[in-house]
Amino acid sequence: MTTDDAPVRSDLDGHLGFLLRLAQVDAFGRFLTRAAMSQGQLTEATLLHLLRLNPGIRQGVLARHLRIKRAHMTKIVQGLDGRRLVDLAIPAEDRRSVTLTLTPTGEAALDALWPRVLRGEAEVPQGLTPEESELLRRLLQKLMTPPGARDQAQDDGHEP
Amino acid sequence: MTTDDAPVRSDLDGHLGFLLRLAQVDAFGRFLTRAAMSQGQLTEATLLHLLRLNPGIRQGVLARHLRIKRAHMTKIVQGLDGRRLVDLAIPAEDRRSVTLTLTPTGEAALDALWPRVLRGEAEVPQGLTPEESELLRRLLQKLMTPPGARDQAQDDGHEP
DNA sequence: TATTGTTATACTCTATAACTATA
DNA sequence: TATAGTTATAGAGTATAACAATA
Repeated sequence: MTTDDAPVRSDLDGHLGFLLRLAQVDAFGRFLTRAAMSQGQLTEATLLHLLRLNPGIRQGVLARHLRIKRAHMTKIVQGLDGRRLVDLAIPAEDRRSVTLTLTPTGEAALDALWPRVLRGEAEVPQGLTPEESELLRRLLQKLMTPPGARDQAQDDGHEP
Repeated sequence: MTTDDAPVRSDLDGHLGFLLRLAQVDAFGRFLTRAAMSQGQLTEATLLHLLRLNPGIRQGVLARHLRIKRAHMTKIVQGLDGRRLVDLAIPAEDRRSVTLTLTPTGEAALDALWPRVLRGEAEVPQGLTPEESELLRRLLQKLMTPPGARDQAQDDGHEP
């Protein structure tokens, strides 16, 4: 009954990029199964969580932080706004931008979702000791491009 | 000119799942930029590479190995077949299955693509020493669900 | 001129489910 | 009954590019 599969000759796990991707897909699947939520719900929960920590943050700042494209962020925010989970405001200092704040409804939605996120999260370090898990965290953080060095590759690149 | 961004209060990098995802997206972007290829080309190159290592492999086995859904794999294979990069065959032992083999055209395509993949791959361990990179590889491998333990969560779940 | 956000399009990948043909 | 692959549809995310309002 187990799909044990013929062995596959592969050198891909010798490549950090492939391995990183496979491990992420693998862990992500475990996460969502355990949390019993869809990818969309997770994105939403994450956004609400960060809004609680950063009330009044600009949506573009949030997008860059989460590596979400601006165009996509617009649609996500429209969805949250349509369900009255966030309040939008246009700050006087820069009237091009949009700032976001949780509504009480948004707070409640977050309170309902976040425990499931934590449950899914607990499933991720499967097979690792706490020490290994911590070490992995440190290495991944070191792998990430520091904010500030990250600009052009992220969005746009206009040439009219 | 650098989008240096207001700092974002966040505890997400304390969660291995989030961090894994962000690091993967980050590294993947660097990979694709350096390799100068699209995500689709990378998927294709990876498939062709594994076909060279495993001539005559069944497409479903390949799909599970790469965490690609069966339905999606069908479309990818149709694309490769349409461009004559692979040959499809139905083995007598199990006439439900489809086995794949590289054509000479497929070999040539792989030879053209693979060096770019390696160039992208070299960009991934940015900021890590070779020792840290190797350690990260070992931890990620340990994090992955071993083949054999991975079945139901991967596909289907029928209840007619 | 550059930046913030919006709109729109196309493509990739995921998630399901129903279907066929084999086993 | 279960498995391998196919088809079809919906949702999520990416990649682009053009646009308006503002800086």
